[in-house]
Amino acid sequence: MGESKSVNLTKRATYELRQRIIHGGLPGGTRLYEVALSEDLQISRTPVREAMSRLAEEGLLERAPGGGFQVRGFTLSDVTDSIELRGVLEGMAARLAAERGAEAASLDEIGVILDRLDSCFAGVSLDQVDFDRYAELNGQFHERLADLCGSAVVLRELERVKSLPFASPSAFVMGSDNEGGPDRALRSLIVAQAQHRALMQAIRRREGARAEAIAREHARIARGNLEASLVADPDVSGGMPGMALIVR
Amino acid sequence: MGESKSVNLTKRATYELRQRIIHGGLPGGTRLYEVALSEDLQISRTPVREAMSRLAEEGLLERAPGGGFQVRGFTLSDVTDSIELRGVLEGMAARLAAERGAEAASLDEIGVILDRLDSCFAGVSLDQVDFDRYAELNGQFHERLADLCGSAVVLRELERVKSLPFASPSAFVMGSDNEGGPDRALRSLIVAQAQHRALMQAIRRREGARAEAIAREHARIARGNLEASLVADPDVSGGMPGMALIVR
DNA sequence: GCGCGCGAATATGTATACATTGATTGTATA
DNA sequence: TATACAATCAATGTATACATATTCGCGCGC
Repeated sequence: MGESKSVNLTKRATYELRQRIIHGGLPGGTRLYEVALSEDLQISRTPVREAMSRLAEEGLLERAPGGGFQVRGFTLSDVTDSIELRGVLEGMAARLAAERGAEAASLDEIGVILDRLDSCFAGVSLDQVDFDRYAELNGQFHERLADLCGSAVVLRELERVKSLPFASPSAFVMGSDNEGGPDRALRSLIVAQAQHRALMQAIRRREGARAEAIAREHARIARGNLEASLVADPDVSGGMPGMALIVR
Repeated sequence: MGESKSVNLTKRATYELRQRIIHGGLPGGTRLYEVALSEDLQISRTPVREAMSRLAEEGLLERAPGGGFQVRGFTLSDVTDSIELRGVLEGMAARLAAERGAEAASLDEIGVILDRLDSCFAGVSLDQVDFDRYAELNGQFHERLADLCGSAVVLRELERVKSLPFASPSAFVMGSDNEGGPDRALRSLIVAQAQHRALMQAIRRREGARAEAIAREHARIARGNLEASLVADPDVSGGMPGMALIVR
């Protein structure tokens, strides 16, 4: 690796800080001191400050009373609420897409993604499911879905919520070893994909209320997967993305 | 007035910039140059930068590609979408409050606010309606409503959307001279207050779906008032809060 | 024993000089 | 005339010295 001098120091500091926060190096509630961080990162205060400011925009930090920043802490309720919130926003996007009508070209593109998603798990044995590829394509699907509504305002807020690691659509697309039942992961993929198809059908048919309801229920799969992984590993420290952010 | 040396320069710069943006001194899309702004405000680059960063968090600025900031521009669609988005989020808050149950004390407090709202326009002639007091109390009502759901995540995002001047709940509580019909303003107040009461009833009765639907429809009054004021003043330059933010 | 205030330590806030980057324009050459 | 390259300029990025504010502890007075 070495020192990647190619990018500027603000980006380096932002990346490094984000990593530490997400992976638990800086637990929720931790106060960040500019000087200490500067010395630690070997970067002057100015870019460090800038980085903290950006991470506050991102929602990982919050401004402390009386100046400075601290790591934002999330309770388990915050995590489930964030997932529910994503569902509500994706529901709004889906409803608007249905009500206002989506372009055929965009719908076709999403259809291609859905076919590829099928190929990740259809007709293969459990241990051959390509979870990584599924997560990638699933992310693409949700991105295109948000685009469909044609509203920059909705898109922006949705991006914002999804930027929280545990609220991302693919956060709890888990490998087959991380959960309760033996093939629970596979079954949740099958259900999710059925919802993807139903959602697109509803949008094509201009059934706004149905599209909204499906999008919401779809997000609740993530909530269910979260709860299942908590049963398997109650101290929450597991490898799930962003679980290190959880306090209490 | 003079120079209020009491607060720090970042806050001064933030306030001054926000004022200029909201009142149209800096139209949407305007690129903000640190040096020029510094000289103009007589404040060094550092606090100006900090101010821009905060206004970006607030949603009034956006980071320009390749560094720097520019004033965020809103189309008329963005405005209506923002109002709709507020409705969706308030709907979520209302639904969660109904489903999870709200504390009696909080419900009582809101009841007091509702009674006060009545006194702003009940039994007085049109030109005696206290629109300012109504707007203030209406803001309080919507704030308490958001609190009711008990979710910090939802509360936070709702605050964020409401911070856009034209998306605030009281943005289009207009005086009796600003709109189409003669007593349209009064009638919209009566309808809005009826929705306030119905919304609280739904929450008390744990009718989540109803509460959500009412909250959404309630936000659409603001949209209707916006459209009415556009009929009266199509070039959008009118005194409505934040209308100067609109481009095109 | 408790509260108040003062002062030192330590934090962030501010100004500014200097570095770097990226765009633009002008010029030389094919 | 078109293209490529280099110089210049104007913007943001970075470091750092200094200013101010906040906090915490200690001592004094009540």
